[in-house]
Amino acid sequence: MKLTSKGRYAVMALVDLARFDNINPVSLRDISLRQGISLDYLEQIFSKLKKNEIVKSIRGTQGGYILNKNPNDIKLTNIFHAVDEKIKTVQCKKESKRGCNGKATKCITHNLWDELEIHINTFFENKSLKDLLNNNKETRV
Amino acid sequence: MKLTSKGRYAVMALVDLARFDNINPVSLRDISLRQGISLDYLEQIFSKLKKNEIVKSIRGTQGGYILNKNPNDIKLTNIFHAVDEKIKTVQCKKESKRGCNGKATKCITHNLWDELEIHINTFFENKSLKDLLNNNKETRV
DNA sequence: CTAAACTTGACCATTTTAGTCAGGTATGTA
DNA sequence: TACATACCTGACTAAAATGGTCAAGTTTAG
Repeated sequence: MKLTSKGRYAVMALVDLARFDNINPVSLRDISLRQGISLDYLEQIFSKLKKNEIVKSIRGTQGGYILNKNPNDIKLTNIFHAVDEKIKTVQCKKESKRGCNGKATKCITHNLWDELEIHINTFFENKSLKDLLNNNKETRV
Repeated sequence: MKLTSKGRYAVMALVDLARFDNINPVSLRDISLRQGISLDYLEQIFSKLKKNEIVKSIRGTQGGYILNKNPNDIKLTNIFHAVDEKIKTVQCKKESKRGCNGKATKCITHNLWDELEIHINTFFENKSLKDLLNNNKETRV
């Protein structure tokens, strides 16, 4: 299973970006300061988000990034996929043509992980950036 | 998020064990051969399963392990917990007294991970070893 | 008494993670 | 046109996690 802080940072950064209503580009430097994420790391992440057409970049002074779609159309699945977070559960060995235990059969637990994967993916497919904007304002501890 | 092959091996081994109907102890050597898991690694795993009272051990020749509970009462949550697989999603930094971004607030995505965690845990709390026995026989690829 | 099987703990190679660093290139503004 | 700002790219790396191995036992059935 892979779901690490790269995915979390991507979501945090996009929520931050979405707050600025898609009008003025937001610089990574600003996001870095507000969210406490290293600038260099953000650049890696946004490079991928751009390749996947989730954001657009505007170069030069006063440049930055803006969303490339409506927050309602950006599902969390899309974001994780973009930054290479596979919502894959445990892999049963290199599952090419053969089964996952080397034999020609699926391992006992194979179906279980398939089910789990579907369960989690469903969760993320039903969450959009818009949902996060509405429900998850920063809250006092 | 932590859900690796240690957890998967634990489940595989227990399903294997459960097949023998709780009557004759099953040696780790047999499980190792049938499931293709290293014997030494199995020993680490079963040591933890025993501490958590999921299995009982019987020493000496003809010894081995047997289940300590009814398969219906062994939920996957219990198994993962035993082998230290935290069904925890991304951690928002060391979340002691302070918020997850160093400030006194929760980070934007905090609630999201909480929700996900509940979502996944629910899945595992509703699955028992018995369910796996019924539904997940080895199947041809 | 001895072989089979459990028990414990140290150790380790490889991979992944979470970044840093260094050098670019593009462009709005003065 | 200079220059600061911001994007862009790729190489590199320290630390942690993973998935084990290895060694040296102890216990007990037969």
